Amino acid sequence: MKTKQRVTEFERQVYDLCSKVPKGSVTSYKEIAHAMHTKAYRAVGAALRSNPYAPKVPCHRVVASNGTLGGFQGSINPRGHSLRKKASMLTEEGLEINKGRIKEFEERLFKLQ
DNA sequence: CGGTTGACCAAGT
DNA sequence: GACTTGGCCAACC
Repeated sequence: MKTKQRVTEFERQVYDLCSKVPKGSVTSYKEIAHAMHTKAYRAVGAALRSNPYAPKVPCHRVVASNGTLGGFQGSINPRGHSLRKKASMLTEEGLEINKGRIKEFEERLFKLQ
């Protein structure tokens, strides 16, 4: 398991923005990148991938920009794996998931900045 | 400093 | 709807 020992400023911004997403809303990798005035969507994902602030940062509220769940806990497997858990948590928070896809995604999307 | 990788994205086939 | 391609950018080796 890849544990982060030192985080960069870039990653810190990512974690900070994630923690600002309220329960019942979600944000996307793209939105986070956009909020930081960069196009490094992938770097955002990479940052969450090693998420050293596990409980502190609700990384399950970050999904792909097309409304699908993206990845979770090291995997990006679309069919029942860790993604299932991510979906469950989001459901618990009041969101509606339909076949791995957020229902009314754009309305539930928390707009940063 | 160059090349590879990645929880991405959009457009094309 | 599934798969491929090109592009983006930071972290890592």
